[in-house]
Amino acid sequence: MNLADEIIRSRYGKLEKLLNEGIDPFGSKYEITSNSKEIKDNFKEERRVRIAGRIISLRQHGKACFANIKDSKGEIQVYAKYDALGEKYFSIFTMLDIGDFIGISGLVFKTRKGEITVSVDEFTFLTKSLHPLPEKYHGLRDVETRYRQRYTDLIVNNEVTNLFVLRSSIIYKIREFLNKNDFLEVETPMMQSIPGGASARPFETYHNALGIKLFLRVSPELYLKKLVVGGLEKVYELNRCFRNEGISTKHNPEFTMIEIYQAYADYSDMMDLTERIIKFVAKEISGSLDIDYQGKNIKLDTPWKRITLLEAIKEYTGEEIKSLDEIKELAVKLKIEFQEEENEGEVLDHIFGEYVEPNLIDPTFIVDYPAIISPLAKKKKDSPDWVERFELYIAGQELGNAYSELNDPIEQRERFQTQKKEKIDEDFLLALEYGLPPTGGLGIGIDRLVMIFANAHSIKDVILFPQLRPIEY
RNA sequence: GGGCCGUUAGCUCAGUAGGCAGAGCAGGUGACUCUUAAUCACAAGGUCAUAGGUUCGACUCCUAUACGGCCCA
Repeated sequence: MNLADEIIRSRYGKLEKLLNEGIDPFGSKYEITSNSKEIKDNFKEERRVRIAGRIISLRQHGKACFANIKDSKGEIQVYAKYDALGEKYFSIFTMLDIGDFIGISGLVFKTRKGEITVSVDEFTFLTKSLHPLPEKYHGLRDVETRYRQRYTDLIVNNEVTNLFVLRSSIIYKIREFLNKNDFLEVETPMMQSIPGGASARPFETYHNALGIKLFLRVSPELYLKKLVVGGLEKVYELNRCFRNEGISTKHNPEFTMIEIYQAYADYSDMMDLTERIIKFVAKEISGSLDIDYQGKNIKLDTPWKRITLLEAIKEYTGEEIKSLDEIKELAVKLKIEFQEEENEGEVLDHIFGEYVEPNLIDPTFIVDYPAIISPLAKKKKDSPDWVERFELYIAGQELGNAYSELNDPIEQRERFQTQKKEKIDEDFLLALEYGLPPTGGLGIGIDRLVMIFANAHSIKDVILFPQLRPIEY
């Protein structure tokens, strides 16, 4: 028998003993009156409290025993002694293992060393833990186990818990900002018969009753614009999207973004909105507009730089081009590889990714994109090869994408047709024919935003259960 | 998809020009009624990721595979 089995067998042994003592090792509801943090914040000697949590450390001392209990607010020490519990209950207390859940009723006091502690009068077994936890001092380091068994990561690595609390606050604050500004939160289909709104490979599924193929959404864009057609002038959806593409430190197959649409606005309004949202979140969660991210200092406070895509190319490659026709030539000169069938917009994007993107540390709006890679965006009045679109970059990463929405159904049909996509979304075109008011639309990557605020290197660190290849047991 | 790196006890990590597999924590037994990475004593715990190969002998060298990480596409 190996050691793991031995530890587990020993815990099953204790389970038996508890049952023999008439104690349910998997208890039920327990009324609490306080928690670890509140007890410390409002310290009062001899105050009676009831708390519950998981034992994360034990120090046995003969006829006394110290333990640390972890609950969602933090941890607190508890002190059990023979004199207070009597022989039977003290011996049951010493049967506790690290990992067990207990409920405790007792009086608050301070130890000689000054640590606020709960002296146990009574305790209730809530759940027996049958599996040993990772080591207390070094925690759980193995990244694979941390991702696969996030619950153990959360139990032993407090900074992981803090990170996901932070993630929740960021999302809460975004909602708060938008709701205060009269935006309506909506939900649109995740299963779509024609995947649209972004050029990404979708996941396919099948609906048995309807007998049709469906796709998990790559973007909620088309549905949200239909809602603006319907008169919902300011809408947003915090949405999970699914893209059947590679996995990297910046890509998870399912990821969270927010899309926001505002009628009668355009992309410059969306720039203002983007800046206001992110500054609001930064102030609310950290009180600062200065962020340290992976050794880089990011300044959110100064007005965010806005430069056109071609200006950015010029600034970082030193090469000036006047029209898209010169792009492939420039790519060859800059030794950027591309496929013959790729269009000028795609090639420009390669150059941008190589020369510009990594340098955009402070928030920067890259403005005006080629129409050929932006089929849903409104063309610029004076230059039909370009659209009113921007992307937001922070810390060398794309954080957001927005445009003045194309609301001309006739042009939209033509633009779809030049895309040579397999299927045109007639429902969407029909909606445009009813009339989409001039509208600004914006998408922000929530996972990447959280990465920046949490100083996380990999997107897997800000997703509770990142996608991994399943293991066979 | 390509390159590099990793996989040793439940956890965190050592290890050897190729020659009996090591520690701390956790777990077990005992001592201890204010400890806090508690302390002290004793005993236990291993398919060295998996499958092959080289060798008298492989955790160590080679090949393949699995899973993960980093970088690149």
